[in-house]
Amino acid sequence: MNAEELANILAEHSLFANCGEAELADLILRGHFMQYKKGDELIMQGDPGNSLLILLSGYARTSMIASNGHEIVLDYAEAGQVLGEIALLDGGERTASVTAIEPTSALSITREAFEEILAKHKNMALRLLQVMASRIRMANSMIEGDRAYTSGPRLARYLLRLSVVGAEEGRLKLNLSQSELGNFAGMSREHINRQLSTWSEDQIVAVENGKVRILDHAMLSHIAEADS
Amino acid sequence: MNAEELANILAEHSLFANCGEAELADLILRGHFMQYKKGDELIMQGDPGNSLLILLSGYARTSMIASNGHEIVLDYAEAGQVLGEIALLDGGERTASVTAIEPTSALSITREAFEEILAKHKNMALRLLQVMASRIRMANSMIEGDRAYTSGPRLARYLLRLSVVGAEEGRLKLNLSQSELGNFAGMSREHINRQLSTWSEDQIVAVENGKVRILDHAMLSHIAEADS
DNA sequence: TACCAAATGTGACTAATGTCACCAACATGC
DNA sequence: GCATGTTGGTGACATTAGTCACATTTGGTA
Repeated sequence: MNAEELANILAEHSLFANCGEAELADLILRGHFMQYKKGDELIMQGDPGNSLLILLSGYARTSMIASNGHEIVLDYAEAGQVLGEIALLDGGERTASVTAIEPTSALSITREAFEEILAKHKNMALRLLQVMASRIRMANSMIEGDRAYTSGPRLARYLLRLSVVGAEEGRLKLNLSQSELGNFAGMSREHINRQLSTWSEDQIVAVENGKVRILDHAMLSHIAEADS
Repeated sequence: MNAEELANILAEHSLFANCGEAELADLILRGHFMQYKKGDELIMQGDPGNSLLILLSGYARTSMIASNGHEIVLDYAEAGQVLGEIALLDGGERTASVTAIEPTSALSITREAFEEILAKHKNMALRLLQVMASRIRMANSMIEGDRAYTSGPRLARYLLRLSVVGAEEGRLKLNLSQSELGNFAGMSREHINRQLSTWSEDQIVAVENGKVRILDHAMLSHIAEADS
């Protein structure tokens, strides 16, 4: 893959959309192109964090294993997203793993390169601050959901979060197994199954060969806000 | 309060400890000094976020009200902490309120001033990035706690989080009512009460005139890591 | 195609924790 | 010093969702 192709991919996505050419060029020059198969770990929990990744293609799951063995899925990342910036910034261990859930490529940037780029291109820091602000918002909203809502509204929220914005027939961005949905929404696989069955009867979602499709987006949003 | 006093207060605390004099001077010059009584709201959920606060003295509670009325306490802030940076950065609404829980003073900085300072002092952005990284870590660890642990270990974690680092006799930084502890740890007041009673019998904590004191720090840490 | 592993569906049971309904203790202000 | 509001203590009960134990289906591949 050459520099021009990389520049195109980067420019397509949010964070780098309004980067100047010089910034893009620097990123590409200083970054390493990485490729991963489905199931590969791009970042491993517990490792020292000396690099940052920019996802170029594919999807990856950010998850942590709690000390009692529970797997908690924090997010699913798509092309254009920055990964692993926290440990890079504060010098601590990686708190979560990132796993490719399909063939994936990324640009890897070392701390030295990152610091140089940051110093050279002032807007970069501001953009990164904004990315992190939105991460904190997302995390707070997960906490809110976990604390204040019962499983129904919570699952509704996570389904909505996975739903494609253009809402082409209510399909989800990712095809998650029920166990994985459980790890994402914080409920047991069995409970996910029962909830989906109920909603299926009520025509709120459809479950076809394991794939969830949202039929009644409005109703699901309503459930997501429910008092109980 | 004059500039020199402000500079001293700022310099005492984490984020600004290694600020140059020029940076401190700019902050003070461009900031507004604010004072609040106990119970005043420094930041109100839902407002547009056009300023950032640096707490100079006192303690404040960051909390959000979920749409079903639940109050969720996200953090307690002390002098030196930056507040309200998220909405300032991404231009969105404030997602949480910040309330003084004792008489409190703060430096308020507008977006324009903040952007100027950021542009002028490069290290500022990096420091802020680090602050935000640690916020994300904290939020992730709350999610982990909520998801993976039962109420016992969770309460233990929150008590430890409130415990003074120098551990002078295990006193807590703040004297929270049991309801407030509940909002912080995500459990009902009654359940907090029962849990504290049990631990009190086992000499893990002492409850004296409503104030919690940690007697057996090691045991509490052990509970905080427990499997169930 | 036949097999195996993984994913799904479902009933019965259990554990954890919230809710409700009190009463007691304490502090505060008049 | 009394009235009142807030906080703390505790029992009984309801509810939610997890766990366990299977049967069933699906999908991939030898």
